[in-house]
Amino acid sequence: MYKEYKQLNLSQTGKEILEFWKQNNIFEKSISSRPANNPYTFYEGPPSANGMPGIHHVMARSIKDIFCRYKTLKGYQVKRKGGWDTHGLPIELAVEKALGITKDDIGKKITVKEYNDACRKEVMRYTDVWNDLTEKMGYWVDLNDPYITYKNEYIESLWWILKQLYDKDLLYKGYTVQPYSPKSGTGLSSHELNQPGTYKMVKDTTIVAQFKVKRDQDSAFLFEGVTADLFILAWTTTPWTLPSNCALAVGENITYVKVNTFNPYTFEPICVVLAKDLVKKYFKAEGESASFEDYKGGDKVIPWTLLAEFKGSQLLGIHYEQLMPYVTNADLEKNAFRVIPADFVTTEDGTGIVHTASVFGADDFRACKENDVPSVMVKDENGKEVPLVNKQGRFVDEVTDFAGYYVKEEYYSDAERAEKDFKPTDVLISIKLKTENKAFDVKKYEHSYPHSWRSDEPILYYPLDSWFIRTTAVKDKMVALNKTINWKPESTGTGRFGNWLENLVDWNLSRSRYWGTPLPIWRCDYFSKGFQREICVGSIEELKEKGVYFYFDEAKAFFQKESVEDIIAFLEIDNPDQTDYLDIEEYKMLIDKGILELKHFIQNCPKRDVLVKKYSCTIEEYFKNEKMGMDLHRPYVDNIILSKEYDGVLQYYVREPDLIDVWFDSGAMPYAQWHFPFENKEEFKNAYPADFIAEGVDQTRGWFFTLHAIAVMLSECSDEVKAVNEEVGNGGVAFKNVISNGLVLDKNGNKMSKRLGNGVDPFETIEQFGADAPRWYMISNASPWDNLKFNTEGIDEVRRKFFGTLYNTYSFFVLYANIDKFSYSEAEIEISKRPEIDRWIISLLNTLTLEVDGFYADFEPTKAARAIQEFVDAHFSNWFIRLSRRRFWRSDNSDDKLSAYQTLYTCLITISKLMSPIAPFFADRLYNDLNGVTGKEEFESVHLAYFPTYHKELVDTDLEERMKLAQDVSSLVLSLRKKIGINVRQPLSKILLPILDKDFKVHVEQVKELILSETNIKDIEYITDTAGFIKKKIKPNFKALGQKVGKDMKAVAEAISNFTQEDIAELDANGSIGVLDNKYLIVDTDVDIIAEDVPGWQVANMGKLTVALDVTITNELKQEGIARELINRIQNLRKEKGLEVTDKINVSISDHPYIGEAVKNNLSYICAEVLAAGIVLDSELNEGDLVTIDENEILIVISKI
RNA sequence: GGAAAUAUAGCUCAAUGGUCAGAGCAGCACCCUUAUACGGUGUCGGUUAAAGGUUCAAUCCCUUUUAUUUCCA
Repeated sequence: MYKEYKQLNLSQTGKEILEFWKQNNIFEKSISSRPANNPYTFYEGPPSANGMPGIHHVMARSIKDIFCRYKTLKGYQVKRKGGWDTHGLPIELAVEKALGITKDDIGKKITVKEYNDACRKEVMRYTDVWNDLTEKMGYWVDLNDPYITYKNEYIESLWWILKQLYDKDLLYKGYTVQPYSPKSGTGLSSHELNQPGTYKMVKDTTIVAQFKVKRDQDSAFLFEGVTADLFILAWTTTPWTLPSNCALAVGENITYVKVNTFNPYTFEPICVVLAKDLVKKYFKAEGESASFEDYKGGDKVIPWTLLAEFKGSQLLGIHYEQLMPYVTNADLEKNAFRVIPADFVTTEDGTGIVHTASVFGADDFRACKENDVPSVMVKDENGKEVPLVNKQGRFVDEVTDFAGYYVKEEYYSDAERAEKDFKPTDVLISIKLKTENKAFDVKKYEHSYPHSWRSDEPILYYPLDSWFIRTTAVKDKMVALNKTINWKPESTGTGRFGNWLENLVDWNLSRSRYWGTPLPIWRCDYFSKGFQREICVGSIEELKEKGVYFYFDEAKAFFQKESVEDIIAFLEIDNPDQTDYLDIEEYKMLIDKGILELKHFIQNCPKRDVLVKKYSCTIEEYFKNEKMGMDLHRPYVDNIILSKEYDGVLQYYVREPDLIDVWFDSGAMPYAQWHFPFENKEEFKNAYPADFIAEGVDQTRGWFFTLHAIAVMLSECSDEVKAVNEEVGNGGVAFKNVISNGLVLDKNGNKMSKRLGNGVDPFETIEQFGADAPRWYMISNASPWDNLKFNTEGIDEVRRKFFGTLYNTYSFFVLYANIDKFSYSEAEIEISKRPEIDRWIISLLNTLTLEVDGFYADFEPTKAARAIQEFVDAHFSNWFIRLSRRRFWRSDNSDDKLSAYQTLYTCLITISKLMSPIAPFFADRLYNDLNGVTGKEEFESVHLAYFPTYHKELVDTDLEERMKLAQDVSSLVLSLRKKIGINVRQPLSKILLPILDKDFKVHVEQVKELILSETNIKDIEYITDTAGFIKKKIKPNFKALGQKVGKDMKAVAEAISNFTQEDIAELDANGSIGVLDNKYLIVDTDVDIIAEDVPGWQVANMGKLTVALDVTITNELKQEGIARELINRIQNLRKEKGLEVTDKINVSISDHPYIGEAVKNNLSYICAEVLAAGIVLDSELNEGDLVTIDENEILIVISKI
């Protein structure tokens, strides 16, 4: 017996199927049942488990799940290793919030160890919730053995990768301009800059400076008609950056002008260049007409006159004299102090020309780099290049006039600022420039400027050390390989991602945080030349071998406690000199201040060897002593020092304190998830590269990028990876196909956010609807890469329309299959021997199979879902089953009935497979409810079955066409019935079909019976136009005509539309007719001719199809109509009284003249329809149910026999 | 500021270089059904965001603009 259900309950179904999967390990079997040598690789982008999952995760994971399940159906072994992203800022911030601390407190109020322990706990906080969702939504991913990015093994793989890059010089330390707080001596992250209260209004001294143009070939055109010195004007709100000026930036499309005037401070005649739009800002209108000859220094109105205008692009390359020539060199003279283009230049403020100091602005830095402009730098005592402002925020000595001056007023103490003669540096610079004829305009200007939220003083944009990955070195390969990746949608790959690759800059890897993968680089700064100053550690083994754990705190405590003499003795210094004492003294002082760094401690200590020896142990010993496992995180790794012998002397290396960007963690997952290359080399090879990945479009420059970048770089610089690539035939990508899905918005198109409270709880949704309906809704509603406006009503619609319909088709099948004990045990009836309608639905089913297969293969799940939905609803349920119902009622066991069962069953089981990737629960229920009874297939679950095979030979397009014809004719007839008000129960004698081509009649004849029964018509007649009374309509076929007549289309179309019935007849007869005085010969393929009307008949048209209906109702037809009405009433009563469809009945009805005769004349028909043994016409009947037929009331009594 | 996507009926989405731009939902009216208010028939609803251009012909191709969203500065 097939299972019967009272009603569709997707939520319940979901729970039961979930339990079934668990009990029977269906997921495991879906992998183990597929051959290992036929892998399909999917990479799970690791979610971070420190936040609750939202409904958008259901979307993203449904997409992943669909293709994994699909590929399983296609026979691939699809392993899906889960993963967790466990490092990074969000976790640190969550911990800081929970503990009520800030980043500054780490290492003070709380130790790094305690802090990182808290992070480790925090990061897996919602794991259970995530696992629960994963399970409930039916996302199959291996949660038992996930990769976790904070594990030692994972980090070791990262280190290995970094070493590969390092060895090929793709990892380097360089500069980047970052917000920097001189007082706290640290950089600020962009997140810190986004804290409220950071931006404050301040009044700064601003200068429009005059940059004197050098006269040479490039600038010659500018000097035309110029008699005075020629200057370019540039504005700055940070005068202290002027000594570092190295370029002037213009907008290439901005219009600039040349103006003759006088300097307002020196009164010298000058000619200046600035943006045309800003002229009125600096020059008074009355000055334009003022006389140059009459001008005297100090006059309020300064004369000026416009000389010429030109585009920014013309100014490019022009050299000017350095404004404040404190520091220069040959390189600067040649390549700096010139005009460069920049896209950030506007004419909103200033002069439309931007003073550019490469080291003090991120935009400046980038613009200078792009244009190969060197920076104005000096060498410090270590020979290292540093900017003109030091880390305390003071000018260096080379800036002689201002050496040691703080660049920002706020950095001075209050006392200093209160002194009478105190002047801010910006003002001093202004004064100097004014006297040198270099300042055009000096003003106070109020604007908002970021402040450090720690110390409340203005920040500097300052170049800081950072570690970079030289991604630019492999840019071309990354661009080229990107073109081999199949992006869905394509535009994300070519546009968003492609453009990003085209403008690639080196990857800034450094993060000054605590909870993350430590940068495995140890440095020794002791010698400056001729010495290998860095060690990049590529494995734990290497670390243990070269490194020792140094008990820094204990050593400090010792130095603190003991006297200098004792320490000298401890260090076994036999003949201490004065510096040794001083060094130890300094240590003690620095320890007191709490600022002694390990680096300094080790590298400057006399007799370092002794110190290290006495206060260190092997790494293994350390962790053993601590009674804990090895941990590569801070703070442990910070206290590991490496040593290497050089010329017989041991040198010590201290780790660079940076962590690496968490994106590197996830981008390295193809390797690190397997602990490659230390373990699992086979697993890695079998799962590289990914065939398919999917994440949100916001990952384009995140995970998608880091995966790609790391893969391409390793394909260049790792022999192991190269070998694998060669073996698996990979050009160097990490993934071959990628879907970047859009966002899930609320139903009004707003972003879901906690603040607005418009988020949708995935658990509630699944509890209410099960997982299938939301999944189907999200997939079928819009393509994954479009944003989805999530509306719960939409889920309900999907439930009713799609799942409801499908459920009903199953219920229908079960209702009769259980009665007839159909279990598919009979031999298969050959398809060719089945009736027209069976062959038709089988044909469509095969077409559908092919289509859906193609859509899945093409990563178009939406099209797949829509095709399935359309098939189920329009064809399967509302045509095939609707028209086949009577075949199941028949009591005999004919071949026709068997054929109907077999066909229906095949459709259902096939649908269950086709839909299973998207709606895994319902599909499995459907499959097992059917297959569990018939045992036709040996699979326990639809997810272990194989994708249906497409049988080309079963597709009959002719048949599909004529069934379409039947549907259209039926639709037209029903439409006509509606129009004239004759309902379907009233039989009518015939319809009339005009024949327009030869095949038409043959086609209709084959589906004639279906049309007749569907529309309750007795016969179809055909007429040809030879009868002459069909009115025809002719329409031009524009596509065909377009090529032929071109520009004359309008006239030709007009002529054709004006054809008379005779013209049409002539065209029909001759096959052609001339138009526009026979300029063109119109043949029958140039036009569409339809029969528009049959005079005297009720006529309806649809495209080329025309149907005429005979509305005459004879007495006989009327009686049959009454009989049908009666049948309908009796059937309703049967249902009302809860009779089974197989119950036989006796019927008595009151003898009414209107009804009686109709009953007598159609007695056997009525009895057969309602399963009545007989019908008694009883004029005495005074009880029973009152029914109305055509306003005649009668009583009916039915009784079960 | 840059890049990308989207814009079609009240809502969610289709379609096409060709002359009636379609479905579904929602609303209204009627109808059918021993699988099911599932559906059917009709009705209501559109300057295909705006403006230009290419073309015999543009909702579709091109340009500009506007709006929304995302990513990056």
